[in-house]
Amino acid sequence: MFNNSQAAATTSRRSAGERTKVLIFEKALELFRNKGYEATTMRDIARAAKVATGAAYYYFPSKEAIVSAYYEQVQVLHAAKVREKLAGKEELRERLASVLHLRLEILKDDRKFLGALFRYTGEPGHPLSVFGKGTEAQRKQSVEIFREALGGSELAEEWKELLPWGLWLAHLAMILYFIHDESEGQANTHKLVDRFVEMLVGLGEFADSALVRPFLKPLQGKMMEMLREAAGTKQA
Amino acid sequence: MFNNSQAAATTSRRSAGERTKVLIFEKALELFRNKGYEATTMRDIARAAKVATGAAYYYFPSKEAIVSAYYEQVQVLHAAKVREKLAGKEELRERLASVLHLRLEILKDDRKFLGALFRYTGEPGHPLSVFGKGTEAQRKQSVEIFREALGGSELAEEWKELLPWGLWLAHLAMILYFIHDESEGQANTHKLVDRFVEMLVGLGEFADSALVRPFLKPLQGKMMEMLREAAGTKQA
DNA sequence: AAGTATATCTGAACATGTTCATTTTTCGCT
DNA sequence: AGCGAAAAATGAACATGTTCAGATATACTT
Repeated sequence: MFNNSQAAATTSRRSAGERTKVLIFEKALELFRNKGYEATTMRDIARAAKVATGAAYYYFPSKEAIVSAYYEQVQVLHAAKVREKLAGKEELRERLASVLHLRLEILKDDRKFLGALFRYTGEPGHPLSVFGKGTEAQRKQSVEIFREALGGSELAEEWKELLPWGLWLAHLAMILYFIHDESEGQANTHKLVDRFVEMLVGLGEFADSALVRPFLKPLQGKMMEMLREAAGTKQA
Repeated sequence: MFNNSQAAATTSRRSAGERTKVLIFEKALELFRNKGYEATTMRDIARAAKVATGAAYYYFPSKEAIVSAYYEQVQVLHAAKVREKLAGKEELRERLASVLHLRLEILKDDRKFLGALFRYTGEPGHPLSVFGKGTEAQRKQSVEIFREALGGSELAEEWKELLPWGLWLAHLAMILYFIHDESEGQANTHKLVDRFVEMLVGLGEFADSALVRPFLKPLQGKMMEMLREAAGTKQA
């Protein structure tokens, strides 16, 4: 997949193949952005990159795989931006909000084809299913970012495991909302993110207050059990 | 779409077209169940119903539309079963649980092709998008069932509007989980439903207790605002 | 019964994602 | 420079969802 840096350094340029792959990828995104995902044909993409139709399939196993590769790139970019932005911040509310807003920032021009990511959500066997085996690595990576965002917050051990996963799920929901959001600059989604984070933090503080903790215990148990079950990958 | 009952009574049988439509529909479901959605071809369906390929398109605008029609049928069946089952019951926990378990009951043999329902979740413009304009009627109908399930519970006015919609959303999540659930008889999904309902009812009682209500007020405000925003169909 | 409009149905043609046998290019090696 | 294997690329062929111009059947009117 990647050249080792040694080779890259000596030849001082990507291999021919790598260059074509990038070209196809970029032309594809350009077309997706301009005409939308559906309206863009694999033949269009190939033509734009000046290769034969089949060449695209030499580098990407399917049309959706291009969007998937795009999203992987988003992930990397996001991780970098998050690390940079969170460096100085301590406040949980701010940290969480940053992570989510940054994600939206990166996706802002690509709502037209983001929907392709969700196409196989309901088909566990498909290699591109959001919840499937085939996307496990990406998913883990994404969850990691949220774990980092939670950072130094003091949380019960159990929540430390579940919350990042829950946030990842919430982030999926956010993207879905984002796709449907026709407000100027998707302001509504950004507002929703702020509300959500405030609510979450408020909920945390509330649950932590000495006054209600005893009453909350049994409820929390049920909730935890439910989430743990839902989060589990495989069950008998 | 429907014969008026007068005509049906006098002719004592469905029109030829109606019969073909039903035949195509049933053969399609049979094939979906046996071979899965992807593996079933429109040509397969037509052949099984002994008509030409184009005939299927005379009755259903697309392959997914068949699944959509199936789900509409599920809705009707579910509404009937719910009304029957809830007749005697008063307890909220039991009512909610019944509604959800009944839905699963109806879907139990059809996990193989339920995924097709979610295919256009991320494409607002598509006529079959779960959150789109084209499915609004079905959505409303489904939300109605949950409103009925909530029945006589005393709820704040605002929750009366939002909760049924939230339950509909939860029910979508349930189906997604159900599709991925490989446990015997999808026992895990049923367990999850019970936990969820218990949690919900517990949460309600908790929020209602005189002790915590004052502390909860501001939180509830934020939450409500968030949900109301999220539930809104169109925004500037 | 004949005529006409409407409903139903046909099957070839089309568009597009995908596969694959084959050809061309690249690149390290001698 | 020349060779051979691996990589890259080709474009025709295929599968399948979908469309459509036309054929056939049904039902209603006179």
